[in-house]
Formats: sequence, C-alpha cells, structure tokens
Amino acid sequence: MATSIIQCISHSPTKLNTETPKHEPTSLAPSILSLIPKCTSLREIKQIQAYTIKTHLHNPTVLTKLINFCTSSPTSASMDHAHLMFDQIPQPDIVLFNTMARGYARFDDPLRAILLLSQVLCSGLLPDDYTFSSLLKACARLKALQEGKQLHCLAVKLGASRNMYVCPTLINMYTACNDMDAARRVFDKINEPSVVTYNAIITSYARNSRPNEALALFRELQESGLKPTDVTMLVALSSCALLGALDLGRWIHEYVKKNGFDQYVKVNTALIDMYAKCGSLDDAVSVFRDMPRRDTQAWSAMIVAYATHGHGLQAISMLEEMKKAEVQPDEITFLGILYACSHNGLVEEGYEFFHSMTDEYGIVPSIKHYGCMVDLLGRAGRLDEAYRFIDKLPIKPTPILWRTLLSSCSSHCSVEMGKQVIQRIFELDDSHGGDYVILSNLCARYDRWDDVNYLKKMMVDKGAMKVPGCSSIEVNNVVHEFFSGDGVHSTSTVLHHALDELVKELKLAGYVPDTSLVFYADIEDEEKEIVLRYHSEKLAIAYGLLNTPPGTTIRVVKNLRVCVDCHNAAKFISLIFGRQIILRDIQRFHHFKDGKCSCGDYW
DNA sequence: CTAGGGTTAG
Repeated sequence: MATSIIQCISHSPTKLNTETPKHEPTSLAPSILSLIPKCTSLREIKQIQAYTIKTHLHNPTVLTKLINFCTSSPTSASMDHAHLMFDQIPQPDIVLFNTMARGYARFDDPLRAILLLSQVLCSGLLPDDYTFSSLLKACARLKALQEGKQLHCLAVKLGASRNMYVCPTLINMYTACNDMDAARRVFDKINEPSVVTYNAIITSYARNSRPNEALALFRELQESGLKPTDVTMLVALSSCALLGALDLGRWIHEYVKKNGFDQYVKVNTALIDMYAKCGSLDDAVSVFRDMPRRDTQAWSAMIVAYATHGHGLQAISMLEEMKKAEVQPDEITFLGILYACSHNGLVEEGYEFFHSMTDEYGIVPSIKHYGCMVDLLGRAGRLDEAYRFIDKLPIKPTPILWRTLLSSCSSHCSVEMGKQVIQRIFELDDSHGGDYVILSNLCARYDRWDDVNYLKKMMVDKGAMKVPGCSSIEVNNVVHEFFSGDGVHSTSTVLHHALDELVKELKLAGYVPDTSLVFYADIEDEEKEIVLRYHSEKLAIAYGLLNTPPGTTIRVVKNLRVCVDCHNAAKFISLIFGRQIILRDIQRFHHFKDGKCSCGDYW
C-alpha cells in the first residue's frame, strides 16, 4: 500500500503543474482526497501535501483531510504537522477545530486541546457535542477539574450535557479528577442512560475501589433491558476481582460464553485476572490455554497471576514462551517478572531481567520497577544494598519505596536500619500510621519500649491514621466483611465463641500466639492475646469453617498484609481441619495446605 | 471529527 501511493504520486505527470490551468485547481482534488485514507505514514501524507502544493491543489478541503489523518492516531510528529497545516487555514470551521482537539486530547498535549476552546469562542463558533467530548477527554487526562467543570457548565448552557456522547465523557472526566460524587450526579440526571453511560459509571465505581456499588449498577443495567457490551463484561469482571467474588465471577464467565464475548481478547484477559485474584489459578490457566489469540496484556496477566500465587519459575517460563510466540513484553510484563523474582528469592535473575528490560527492550524503568528491585534486595536481607539502590535512583523516591524497605527491615529484624529508613519516610510523609506500627512492633520485639512509646506518642501527635484490618469471605454469594476486633457483626457472639474454641484446639496442636506483634505496649499479655485472636483474618477463616461444608476450600481476602500470627494460625487450621485456605492479602496469595503455605514463609 | 475499557511495586 505504501509504495502504491508513492508511485501514484511520482508517476503522475508533473507536467500537469504547468499544463493544467491554475484557474481550475480543484478538478484533481477528488482523486487526491481518495488517496489520503490509504496512507500509512506521516511521510506519505507529507508527499501528498508537497504534490498538492506543486499542483496548486492545496486548498482547505485537502488540508482538512490531511489534518484528519494526522490526528486520528496521533504522534507528536504528526500533531506538529497537523498544527502547521491548521495554521494555514484562514477560517477553520468547528469540524476542523474538533479534529484538532481530538488529536491533542488523544496524544500530544491535552492542555492545547483545552486552549482551543477560547480560539473556538473567539472565532464566533459554537462548540458542539464533538468539541465537548474531545475537550472533556483532555481534562480527564490532565486531571483538570476546574476546566472540566467550566466545560460542564458551558455544555449545560448549550444543552449538550445530556448528549449521548458527552455524558460518558463527563462521567469519565469527574472520575479521573477523583470527584466520584459529581460523576454520580451526572449519571443520575440522565433519564435513559445508554449502555456506554452505564459502563462509564460502573467503571467509575470499580476504579474507586467500590466494587459492590459497581456490581449493583451492573445488575440495574441488566434489569433495565439494555444489552451489556464487552466493556460491561470487563468492568464487571474487574469488580469481582476487587471483591474476590469467585461465584459471581464464574456466573459472569458463563454469561460471557453464552453471549459470545469470549471472542474478545480483553474480556479473556479480564477473566484471567478475575480468576487469579479470586484465588483460582487453575481457572485462570484454563482460560489462558483456551484463548485462540493472545496479546501482550493477556500474557502479562498470566505472568502476574503465576507470580502472585507464588509460582515464580512458572512466571519466568511464561516469558520464554511469550518470546517464542513473538509477542513483545512490555513494562507490565517485566513488572510481573521482577515481582516473581523478588517473591522467590531470585536475586541474580532479578538483576538480569531488570537489565535486559532496559538494554534489550528499551523500556524505561518506572518507580514500580524500582520498587520491585528494592523488594528483591530487601526480602533477601540485602538491606544495605537496597538502601544504596534507592539513594542512587535517577528519580525522586516516593515514601512507598522507602516503606518497601521498612517492611524488609522488619522481617529481617534490623532495628537500626529500620530507624534510618523511617527517617527518610518522615522527610516525605509522616501521616502513614502503618509505618509507626511496623517499626514499633519491631522495637517491641527487642523490648525497646522507649522507642515504642516515642513512636506511639509521635503517631498520636501527627494524627497519623492506621487503616483498620478488614477481611472478607464469600459464602453463598454473599460477601461477609470482618474488621479486626469486630464486635458488631450479627453473628459476632457465636463467632467469637467459636474462635475461642478454635484457638484452644490450635494450641493443643502446638500453636503459640505471637503477642510480640501487638502494637499496644501498655496492656497485659493476656489482653494482647485477645486482640490478636480477633484479628480480621482469623474471624473470616472461623466464619468460613462454621458456614461451609467440611473439606471446602476457604477463600479469604484481606486489605492489608497478613500478620505473622494469623499466617501461622492458618497453617495449623489447614492441618487440623483438613481445609485448604487461600488467603489473598494486599500483595499476594497464600495457599495453606497440610500445615504449609505456598509462600514458603519468604515474605 | 464523536463516548465507555482488561494486566501495574509496597
């Protein structure tokens, strides 16, 4: 195709230039216009443009078509060129403005897209639905809430705010700017939302980690009689993944198959992720195996799935398979690989992959890749090396990066390094309650009560908040949530009693509660044990034991890292009750079976 | 010239 266009131009009789009278310049335009959509590169566009200049066919119609090409899948070069051409047009109409705005919004410079609005208004033109959807998209990319609101007001004035194309972009803009309530208000004002509008609001809830509300709207969408689309499936599945709702996820999988959505690569990728995050690696693998075609994202999802379930070597062999299948790994693929290395103690391999990522694939490491490297070194106990690694980074470290190292100091019992690291964290952010708790628990282990009390006081002074531990379990399609020390759940008395009995049995089998972890220094050991006993993950597991048939796998999701004592207790429970327990915490999966955990206690 | 989108360290 590329050559045919170039040939077409170069074989055109250039004499035409002189022979064709200047007063009839548009006669050749139609054939030129039909050539433009066939172009495959900016170079061809420039050739056509050069040709039209030579032949005096260089008019606004041709320019508009050329600009349209440049902005449809824009790069910075093509946008520069589009801009140049745009400036040559004396009185651009609204369509042309919209075309430019689309290009800026999609790629080059969302700020310029927004600036176009004043140009539109100065030209005496009225923005239409196209204008609003492009500009709102730009605001979403820039997280420019103020500008977004102004556009919203203007759209209301011009009666465009309920337009079927404007409405989803409005919701999307507010979501991107973290104004969930405004997004909801837009949705509520619509009399008959389209599927796309539903998809936008469902996505909004899923992105804000409110999967229950997302799924409620998914049900509302189905009841409204609208037909869900592939995008609906994607967001519904990602909500299930957030919740760890395996039964609902399976139901959606059936729906996907029945309605032919399983032909979409992205839907299958969402299924892989859902199954992996709901603790069923086997189902994730089987979806992956059945896929007729797999793109980078599908491979990455599978690699991340293996890695988070503790199968680091499988994850790495997937990368080899991926290369054989000639699918390019991207930054997320390598994130999964580095994650796999760090969770499996593969330090040298981790370094190798990190280097091949930059050298062979030209991927610029992001803060997340550096995070994996810090974790890789820290988990392996190479704390000094990790510290120096952070200090030498070409980018400014985030508190999270130091926090990663702090966790390693805790698991490798280095109080000194821990104190040094927390100083670095406090320079950036001293409002994160978890940091105080980690270091304080570490100090308590070594009976350094002065440090413990100092940290406690400082935490109160700074008003730093601890995130309460929360674990959930799905039983008969209902997700039950438990908070640490929970006394308000409807079955709490029965449950607490059962938990007391459970702990007695565990103790007989050799379980010893590890009270050194309890943050409060000034309470008695007996009291500490009770605090420990009602940790959310123990409550959820006990609930599962009580309310599911013997032998069933217990699947629990926790919002923080699992605590050492609960991890230990879960091992005993899996042994004594012959139950598999699959516990998802904030960073990985723990499969407990026959008294052992899949993480190999490497965390 | 139009909308909504899966995989992402701790």
